[in-house]
Order: sequence, then structure tokens, then C-alpha cells
Amino acid sequence: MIAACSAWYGEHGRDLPWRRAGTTPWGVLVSEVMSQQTPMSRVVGPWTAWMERWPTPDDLAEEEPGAAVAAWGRLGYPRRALRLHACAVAIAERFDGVVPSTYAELIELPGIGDYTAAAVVSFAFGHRAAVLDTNVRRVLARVETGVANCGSATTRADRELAARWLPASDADAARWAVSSMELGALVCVARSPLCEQCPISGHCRWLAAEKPTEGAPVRRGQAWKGTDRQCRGVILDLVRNSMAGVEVEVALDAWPKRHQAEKCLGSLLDDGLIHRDGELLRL
DNA sequence: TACGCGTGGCT
DNA sequence: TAGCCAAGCGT
Repeated sequence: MIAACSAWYGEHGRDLPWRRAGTTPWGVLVSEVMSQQTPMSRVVGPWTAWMERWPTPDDLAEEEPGAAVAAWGRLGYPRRALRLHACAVAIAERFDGVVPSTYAELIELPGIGDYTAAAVVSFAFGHRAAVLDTNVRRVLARVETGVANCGSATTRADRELAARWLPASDADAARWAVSSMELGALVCVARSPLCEQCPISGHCRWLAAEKPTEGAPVRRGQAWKGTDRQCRGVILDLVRNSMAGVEVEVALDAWPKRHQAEKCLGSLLDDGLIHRDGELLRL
């Protein structure tokens, strides 16, 4: 089944820029952080510009964090930009500017969690690691558990399942990681999966059971309208788009609820996403 | 474990 | 249209 998935990937895998020969571990790391909760199609442009501007961790570490936030643009979850900058600083200071190759070292870096550490180990260095993202969790939920979807959070059961599926050798494990993720991204998608195109459909318990929708864990949707997240997004977008800086009053007036705007501006300042210089706000 | 954290495309 | 969903992380 793993070989079938690998063969499918060889034919249908996307030609993403960070998959091309010659991409550095830093390039892989940046692509993974940018891809956290963000569709790949939106990452290609910002990643290309980012790597041209900051081709090594040292290059980014020498910059102000605000430059990273600005370059992040509208990728979303802008604290990732701040953490990626902090990650570059940590690599410069603790690893002499060389991206470490082990999970234990990577997991200690800012913005690098279980998934991203494993992804860098696997994609950048070709070593064995359980790369468990939402795509792989969904594929395993259907093929092995026989339910329609995985839950929104990674559970211990997910990790145990992924560990059982992980091939023994470095090369096979790395190939399984990239191909199973790609399968989840292109074929075994959350809504309306393309089972007729799936290379492992013959082994899928969910398909064999005629795709039951019962019994799968519930994914809770995120509220958006009127939330602090939306408010922060409005204020940050204002500051991001102003070279000269934004008056505090102007920023607060961009949101209908004054109290909430004040709270959110405060949190943006606390996070370090925005800086205050007198009455002016800048990145 | 559960929650807060952006943004935009798709159905 | 209003949700659903997307290569998660930190607390």
C-alpha cells in the first residue's frame, strides 16, 4: 500500500518550488512554517520572495522583526512571522547559522512544533520521522480506522497509528511522509474525496464500508465575525499598509467597538506585531 | 485537552 | 449565503 502511494506520488505529486533539487533546509523550514494552516497555493509567492530576500537564517536574523511581519503579507496568523524571525535568530546564535537536522534540536526552536520538526527532518534531511499533519491523519482515519474524518486536534491514538505505518528505513519513511500528505491534499480531501482516483482505495476500510458518516469525531468550526481575531486583523492590516505609520486614533476607529479595539491593539503591541512610537503605530 | 490565533477560496 | 476547510503552534 505504501509502494502504491509512492508510485502515485511520482506521477501526480505537485512541482512545488521547495520540492525542487537544491532547496536548502532553511528553504524547507520556511515553507513548512508558512504552510501551517495555510493552503499551499497561497504560499508559493511569499516563499519565493522571502527566500530571495533572506536566503539563509543569518540574513533574516540580522533584520528587524517588523520586516518579517511586513513580508508575511496576508498569509494569516502573523505571529508565525515573528516566530520565524525568532527561529532564525536562534539558529544563528545556537547553531552557528546551520539548520539543525534532528527532531530534538528542531522542536526547541520558536514556531517549530511536532509536525514542523518532523517535516524538516523528513523533507530537508531525508531521515525517518512521523510526519503527522491533518492530511495524514485524515488518510489514516479513513484507510485504517474506517471513519469519514479525523478530529481537529491530534490525539495519542493518531500518533500511535502513524507510528505503526511509518516504514523502517529513512528513504521509505521520507517517501511515505511526502506521498501520504500529498494524497490527503489532492485525493483524500475532507469534502468530496476522489476515491476513484485513489491508489490505495482497495485497502480503505471507510470505502469498503460504503463511506459511513457516523462515528467520526466532530470538527468544531472557528467563529470569525466580531471576534478579537477579526479585529486584530483589521488593525494590523491598517498598520501593515502604511509606510508612514498609523495614528492610534485612526487604528481604533477602524473597528466599531471601541473597547474591543483597545483590547486588541493592546494585545498586538504585547505580541510585538505592532510598535508604538508616540501616537504613531508601526510594524 | 481545549482554546485563541488570520485569511481567502470553495461549495 | 454561510459555513467549512487549509502541510499547526503555544499556552
